[in-house]
Amino acid sequence: MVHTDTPRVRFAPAPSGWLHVGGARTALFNWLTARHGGGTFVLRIEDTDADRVTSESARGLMAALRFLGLDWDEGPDTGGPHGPYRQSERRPLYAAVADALREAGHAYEAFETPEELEAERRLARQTGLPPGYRGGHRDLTEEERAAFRARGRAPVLRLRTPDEGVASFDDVVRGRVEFAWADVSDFVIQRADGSPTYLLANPVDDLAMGIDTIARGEDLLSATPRQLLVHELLEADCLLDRALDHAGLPPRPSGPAGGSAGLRSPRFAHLPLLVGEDRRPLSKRHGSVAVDEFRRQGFLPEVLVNFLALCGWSHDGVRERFTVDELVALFSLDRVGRNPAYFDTDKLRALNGDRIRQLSDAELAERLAPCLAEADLVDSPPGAAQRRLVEGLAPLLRERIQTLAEAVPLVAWLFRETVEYDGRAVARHLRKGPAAQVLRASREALGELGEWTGPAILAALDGVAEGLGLGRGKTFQPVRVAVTGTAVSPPLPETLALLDRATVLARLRDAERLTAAPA
RNA sequence: GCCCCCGUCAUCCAGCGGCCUAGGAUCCCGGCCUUUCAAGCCGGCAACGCGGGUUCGAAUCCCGUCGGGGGCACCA
Repeated sequence: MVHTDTPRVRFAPAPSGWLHVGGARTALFNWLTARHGGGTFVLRIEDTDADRVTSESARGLMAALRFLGLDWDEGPDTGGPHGPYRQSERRPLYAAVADALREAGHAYEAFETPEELEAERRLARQTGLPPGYRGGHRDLTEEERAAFRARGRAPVLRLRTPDEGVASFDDVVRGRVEFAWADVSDFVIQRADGSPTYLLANPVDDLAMGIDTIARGEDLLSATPRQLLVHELLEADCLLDRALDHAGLPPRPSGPAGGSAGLRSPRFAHLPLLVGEDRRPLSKRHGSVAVDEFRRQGFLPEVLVNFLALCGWSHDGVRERFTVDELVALFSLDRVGRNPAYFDTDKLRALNGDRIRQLSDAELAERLAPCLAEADLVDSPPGAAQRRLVEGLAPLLRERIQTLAEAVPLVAWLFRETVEYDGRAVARHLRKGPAAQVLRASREALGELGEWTGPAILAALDGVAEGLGLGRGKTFQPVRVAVTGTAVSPPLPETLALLDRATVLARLRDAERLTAAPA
């Protein structure tokens, strides 16, 4: 082993403006690996494709990572000793590497147009041949290249792959994996416009930045041999070191292995794919897939982290509630499983509800406030009176919500001037039975009440029930519908105590007309 | 078509040759509690894809088979 004593890991997303939960899981596993080993977590933006926007679109991505608490030690905004951390700013390096690879004969110019290649692939598919590049321009002569150029064709650079032998590596989660080189066709490392492809930029930067562990999706498993090949070529003759120097970029971190020779390829851990309930890879069809959507729905970041950790990793198969600190302490990539991980939103909700029940009133109120503000129920930030109200609501809400957003319909009536009556609730609880008497008696009892507190209100309503010879159900429901407009609310007496008495009495009186209305 | 990966309750995870009449969680179904809704507590349902081996003994190892997924881009 020639790895450094503390891990250097990275999360290297293509910028897309938002963070997919799958990406978040990948980021988390890398982050946990870094934090567990007291190492360094690097954020690198892979924006080699000119068609995509850069600075702007990385913003949402970074905001989502921050929301989850996945902080990075080196990155586009924070900087660091091995930057820049945006591939679009490292073009000279890739160009230097590409040149060197070509000069050394490892890469060659290929002049086929995308259309020609597409036609070739179609043909291959029809004939049942593998669709990869057939190596048509592998050995063009200088004259042939000049001829293509003269016709105005710009070449891509392809890397020559071995014709025989096997590429093998030890994957942290899958064990030994082997590929026959004969099945790996020459691949493009530089586009016709001079930009590098992922297959070049990614391994170049991993080496240049001294990354020693790479956790990534299983979809990249079969790209690994090609990246290992690049690693190998970069190490040979100090090709990468010279290119870094040539591009004016900082030299790569030196491991404790010092001058000892040998390949310093990072170790790979290919994570099982995240799938939806239909067992297909998670996509937009499955509903929410963006971290930010889960944030808006009222999922707590520490719960998302806990849940995401469970997507592929397990500690002992029994315990599954972990704080972030516990995850940092216990996490290990070799406890990652090989089966697809089902992104089970039911389970996520259950975990979230559990966590909410652990929060103190003040903590829950704190978390609730932004959510209520987003629903326009309170100001952002809430005023002192609103804070008190939300904190008073916290204990009543705690056992009734799985996500913060679920609190909104439960308490909206407390914050609004007018009551919105639910037709079904009115029909069931106001139009039927002795609702009229109940409302009138309640209004009188509550009006005479000495103190406006939950217990006092409860006693008063019980008095009403007794006086009319009714059970609590028959009395509380009409009152509930009258005041809240719905048949479902947090416990009545305690909630009424949070509203001012005049409002409650007014609503009771207003509702009386509903009891008289014809069916 | 070729290559690679995967296969335990409905679902995820545990299991790494005997501790398994297979454990935990989510979902679902009962019951208790109850002012609605929840929460809580108690109980329940339910799995080693299939076929061959190896072994005294297999969910665990090997082979095959079937099934699922990923990849084979001038996308990452």
